[in-house]
Amino acid sequence: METRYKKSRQREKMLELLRATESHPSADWIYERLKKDFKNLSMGTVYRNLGILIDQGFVRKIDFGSTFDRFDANVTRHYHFVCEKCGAISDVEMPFDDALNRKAGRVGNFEVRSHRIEFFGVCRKCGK
Amino acid sequence: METRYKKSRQREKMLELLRATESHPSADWIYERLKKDFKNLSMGTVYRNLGILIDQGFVRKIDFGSTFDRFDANVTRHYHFVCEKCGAISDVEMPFDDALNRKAGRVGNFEVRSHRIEFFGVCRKCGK
DNA sequence: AGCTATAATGATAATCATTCCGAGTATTGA
DNA sequence: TCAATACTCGGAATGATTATCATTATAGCT
Ligand SMILES: [Mn+2]
Ligand SMILES: [Mn+2]
Ligand SMILES: [Zn+2]
Ligand SMILES: [Zn+2]
Repeated sequence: METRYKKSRQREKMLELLRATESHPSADWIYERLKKDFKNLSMGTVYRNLGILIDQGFVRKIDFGSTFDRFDANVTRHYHFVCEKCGAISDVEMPFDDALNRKAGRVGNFEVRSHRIEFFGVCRKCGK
Repeated sequence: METRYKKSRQREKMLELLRATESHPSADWIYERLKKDFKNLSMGTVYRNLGILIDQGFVRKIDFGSTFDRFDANVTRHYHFVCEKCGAISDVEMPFDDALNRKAGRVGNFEVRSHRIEFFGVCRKCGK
């Protein structure tokens, strides 16, 4: 019952775009860029392929800090910083704390498998 | 130019509901409960008052782990656990790490003002 | 208690991101 | 070359949230 993916030029270009940026772009950003290569591109194609790339483990979805989702081709475990003024998201070069899951699990009625940390504040550009 | 709020029975009851639960409810949950007391209640009223309660510092918005927002009348700084199976959100009884903001700020081009941690896994109930 | 100013309400329309659908197209493997 | 089926575009549908507006409730006066 498992789905076998066929390759698509749209999806290949999408991954290429995502890997070339640090900006954690939105679906709309990707759509606008990709439209330069595929003038009849559809939004549905962008979302469908984002879903596939996530399923393949090449991309992660970022669903905080905004009203719309953003996407990240850096699939190593890392934390994020969100600028409260301009909305920019950047990676935080800080060691990932593996021990944290155990610490949280010890105090609660649940089995912790992963965690996420988001820092909020003002980026260099907005801080002037 | 500042807005002065008048009290409303709907908003008072909403805060009461939110303070009486640990479940981090959605706007819809609040709407259904509140409708028992106000049979002509409108969804707009729920959202408007949630906004006001947030503005007043009595409520926090939780915008991760789901397609819809959830709300928390526990405004002390604390971390959350999200069950990946049933979507339940619970507080994590773990000391808040004040030093973390500084640690993150040291490595990046930004001024960190706050942070958030979400743990993901399986809750006791879903874990069987 | 009346009067005035204005915040809050409920009904409904609008918005926005995302998902779904269906008829035609591209990719794959034999 | 051919059949199977994943992928495409375009548009419609969905779902959460926000905006609008005529009416109502609240608060501070006199
Ligand atoms: Mn990242
Ligand atoms: Mn909480
Ligand atoms: Zn900024
Ligand atoms: Zn659960």
